Amino acid sequence: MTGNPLPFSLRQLQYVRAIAETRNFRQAAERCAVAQPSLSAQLAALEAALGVRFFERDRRGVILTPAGEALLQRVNRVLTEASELREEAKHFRDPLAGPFRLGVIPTMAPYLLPKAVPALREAFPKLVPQWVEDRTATLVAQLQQGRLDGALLALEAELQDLETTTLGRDHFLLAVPKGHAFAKGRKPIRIHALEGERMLLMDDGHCLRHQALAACREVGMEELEFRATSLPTLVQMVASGIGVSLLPEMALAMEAGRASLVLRRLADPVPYRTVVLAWRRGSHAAVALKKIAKLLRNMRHFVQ
Amino acid sequence: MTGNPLPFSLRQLQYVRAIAETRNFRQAAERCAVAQPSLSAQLAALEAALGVRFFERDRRGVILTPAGEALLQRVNRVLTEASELREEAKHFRDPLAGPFRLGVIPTMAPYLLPKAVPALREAFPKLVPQWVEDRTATLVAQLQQGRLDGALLALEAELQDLETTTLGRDHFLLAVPKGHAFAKGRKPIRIHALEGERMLLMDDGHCLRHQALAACREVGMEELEFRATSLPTLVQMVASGIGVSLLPEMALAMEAGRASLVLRRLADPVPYRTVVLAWRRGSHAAVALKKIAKLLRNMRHFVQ
DNA sequence: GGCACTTACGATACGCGTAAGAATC
DNA sequence: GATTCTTACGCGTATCGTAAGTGCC
Repeated sequence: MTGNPLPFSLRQLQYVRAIAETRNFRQAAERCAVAQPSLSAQLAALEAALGVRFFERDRRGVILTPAGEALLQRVNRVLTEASELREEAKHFRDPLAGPFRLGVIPTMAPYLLPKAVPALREAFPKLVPQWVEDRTATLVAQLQQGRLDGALLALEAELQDLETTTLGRDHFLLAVPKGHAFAKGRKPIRIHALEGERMLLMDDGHCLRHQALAACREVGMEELEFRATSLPTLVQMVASGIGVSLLPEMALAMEAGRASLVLRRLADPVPYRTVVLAWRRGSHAAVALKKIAKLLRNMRHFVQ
Repeated sequence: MTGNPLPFSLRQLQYVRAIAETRNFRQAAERCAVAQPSLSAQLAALEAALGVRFFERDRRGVILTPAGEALLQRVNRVLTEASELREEAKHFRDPLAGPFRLGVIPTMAPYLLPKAVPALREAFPKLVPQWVEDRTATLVAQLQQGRLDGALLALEAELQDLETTTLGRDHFLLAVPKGHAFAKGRKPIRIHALEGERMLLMDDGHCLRHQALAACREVGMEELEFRATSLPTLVQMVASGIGVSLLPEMALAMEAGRASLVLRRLADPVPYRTVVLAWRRGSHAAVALKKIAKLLRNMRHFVQ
């Protein structure tokens, strides 16, 4: 607001508090670990600066003036706030402590978070992750603006000049409804075999959409009008027999249980997305994020 | 409490606030009226002291870290409290402003305060008098302890080494019930004429008791068992015909109206009490008290 | 080259401690 | 004389400003 320097120091306020509590300059000086004349001088300076006398000094001892009594309340409040500032700062010294804003794309969130959140809580109990689920472009923008500390993304997206560390590869599986031609058999299926299939894809803006399209770019397929905004919905559509789709492997554990859904492995070259943890170049959070990445890699949601 | 010096200064906190608000070191430095490198240095020192980075500095500009965002709240609270301390101190710079603890003895309070309180409010509107009514000895002790700034007393009491300024003399009148032998006539009555009268006095500890006794010390009188704890009560007793009493003149205006009471002047040497304003020697309040005394003298409650 | 922040460095000022002084008991 | 606060004075360091450096547009 004003920018004008305040006419007193925190040290001076500490002296006032010590004198008020001990009612004795010598003891107050001892408590503050300064020579008693230094304390006297600082009190004099403070009283001169404020134009107010805090104490009466006479033979009977040290007496608070009415002004001193009233201002002492304020002095204590300043010192209390300052002390709490110092204490709160301690909590932030540990990079793996305090609030930590993490983004995650919708095609990973439902599969990673159920395991990642408890794991993080156990490994870094002082960390308070605040998860934000949004599309890649939004997360990248928020990282750049400093509104996120890190984000779980798929590398194939445009990550501008973010720094990243790779968590692993997430292979794509073919998801078909029960009764579909591909629903029988165990051998990996070649991408080109999908020629002519009706493909279900994520909505625009979801990187998984582009990755799936890229994986099939040489295959002539029909894209259905429906575009899913969440992967579980997409899976549901496949199970309903509306079409087929590519599903990331990390979804397997959760989605494979559906009665009317069949998941088939794809033949080499198996398409995949690279899961990374990304952050703004030079972010203070880099240290913490690398440790978080290490933890997430050990969870083995995907191929290293 | 701790006495340990805080690892940062108010100035540094101001810099943080300025940077946070301007998001620009140069503008922040300008607002704080320092060279920009000085501000950089102080921020670096603060961040080192707290072990916490407040801002990310990069080409895109200045971004608050999560720690910085959280701690900024505290920073602002410290600065707000400090600023209010400075402002409140201003109110105490004027000796005739702020709370002012004033004692008054019970035999003056009901007669002086009804006029003195409004007069003080008008003359010194910023003064906030806090009146305490108690006996002389209690008030003197409280003055010595610094729990009172001044007190209205009668000089004839033992005022130890208090400083005083005289407000005036308060002559004693003779109060008798209607129908009493002295109730008729206009000439001043000689003290010795009271020989044999039944005298009503204040309770022990009230200086007026001792003053009345002193005035009559050569006169043989009967003291009644009843001892009043307030002057209006004493007057009421006199009016009831129980006995006679000496009444200070300042009570005249209020008490003379009673139908069954007659007040007679006393002959020379008229006994009196000296009304003073007293304060602890060397009290910061002396200046203000002298001005208050001047005001009270001008109210002409008593002979100068 | 211009802008923004950091680094380097010398000057000043502030807070400190020691020592002596003043007042009180 | 002991205790307590104030005054005097010299010292070290923190803070400041100027100027040069670095990185980015």
